Amino acid sequence: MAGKQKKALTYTLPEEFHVFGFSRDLLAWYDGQKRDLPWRINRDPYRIWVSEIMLQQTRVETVKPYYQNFMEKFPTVEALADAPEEEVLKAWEGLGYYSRARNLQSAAREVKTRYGGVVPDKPDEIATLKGIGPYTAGAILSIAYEKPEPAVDGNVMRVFSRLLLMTDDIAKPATRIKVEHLVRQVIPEGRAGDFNQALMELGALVCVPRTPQCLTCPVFDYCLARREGVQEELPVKGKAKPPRPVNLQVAVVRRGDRVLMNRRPEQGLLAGMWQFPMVETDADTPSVKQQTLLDGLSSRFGQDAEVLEPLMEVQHTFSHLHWNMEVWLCDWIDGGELPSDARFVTLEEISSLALPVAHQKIVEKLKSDR
DNA sequence: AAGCCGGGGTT
DNA sequence: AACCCAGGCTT
Repeated sequence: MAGKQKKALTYTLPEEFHVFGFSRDLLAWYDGQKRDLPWRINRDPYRIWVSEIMLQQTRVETVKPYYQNFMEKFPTVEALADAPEEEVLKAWEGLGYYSRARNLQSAAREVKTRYGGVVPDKPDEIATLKGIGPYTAGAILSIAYEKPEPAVDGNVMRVFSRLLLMTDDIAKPATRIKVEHLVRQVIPEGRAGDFNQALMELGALVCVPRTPQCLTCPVFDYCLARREGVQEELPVKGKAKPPRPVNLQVAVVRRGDRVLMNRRPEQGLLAGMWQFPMVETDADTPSVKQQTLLDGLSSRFGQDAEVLEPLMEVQHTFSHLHWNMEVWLCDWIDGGELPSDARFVTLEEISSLALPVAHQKIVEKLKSDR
C-alpha cells in the first residue's frame, strides 16, 4: 500500500501569486458586476441545488425559463419528492441530459426520508446524493452553507489555467483534482460562496474561452498567462471524438385522428421519453427501408401498417451520436393489444408527453400539415 | 481513463 | 464547422 504518494503537497501556488490581493480584487469586482440571477435571490439550499443541476453543461440564459417554471411547479424538496416522475420529466423537456431530472427527484426523495427534508450540509452526506458530484457538492456547500469547499467547473478550470499558466489537459480528471487543491488554498474566510461564484462569473463574462477580455479583467495584474501573452493558447484541452452516425427509419402511424407513440426504456439515451416508433437500419434502398420499418412495427408492437409516403427528413446531433432520421407517413391496417409502453394518442395529448427535440420537430410538421 | 448522456449558443 | 457550456455516472 506504500505505492501511492500524497500528491496534495505538490499542488502549491506560485511564489509570485498574491493570494490576498487576488481574492480581494476579484470579490470587489463580483460585488459590483454580478448578474441578477433568479437563484441568487436567497440562499435556500433547495433553490441553489436545483439551479446547480440545471446549470450542469447548460448556459445560464437557457436555464432561466426552465428554472422559473420548475420552481413554480416544485417549490420545495417535498413537492419534488411527491411529484409524478412524468411531470418532472416534462418540466425538463428540451433541457437535455434527462438523467439529471431523474436523479434530482430520486435525491429529493432521499433528502425527504433520510434527512427530514433538509439538504445535508456535510460533504460526505451530500456527495452520496444522486446527481451530485464534486462540483455540485462544492457549489451547494459553499453557496448555501458558506462551507470553504471548492466548486471547480469548466469556468474555474479555464480561469486557473490562465491565471497560473497551467498547461495540464483540463479534459483529464487529475487536472480538476489539482485545481480543487489550488482553489482550496485561495478561498477567503467567510466568503466561500461568493468567491466560487466570482470565479465562475469571471469565466463567463471576462475570461471567456476564445478571446478573453483581459483589458477589463479585475485580476489582470495577477494573471501569469497574460504576463506572457499566451492567454489565448490556454487552457489546453484534448479533442473530443466526432459523433457516430446512426441511420433511423421513423414511422408516423395514423389511425383516425391518433398516431402511434412509444416510450423509450428506463435506462440509456433519452430514458423514459416518448417518441415515434423507429428502427435503425443501414439499408440504402427505399423499399428495404420501408420493409424494415413495417417489420419492426409488427414485431415490436403487433401492429400492421402500410407506408403512404415519405414525410420528412430530420437530422439531430448529440454529443456522441448523429441521427439521420427518415420519417414515413403510414396508415394503420390492423393490430392487437399494444404493449404497455405504446399508445395511440392525439396531437393534443402529445403535448403532455415528454419528447426529445428530434421528435418534436416531427410533431411541428404534423401540426403544420393539418 | 474513456465512453455515455442533450441541446443550443458563439465564433 | 468547431468549440463549449456553473458535469455526473458507468464501465
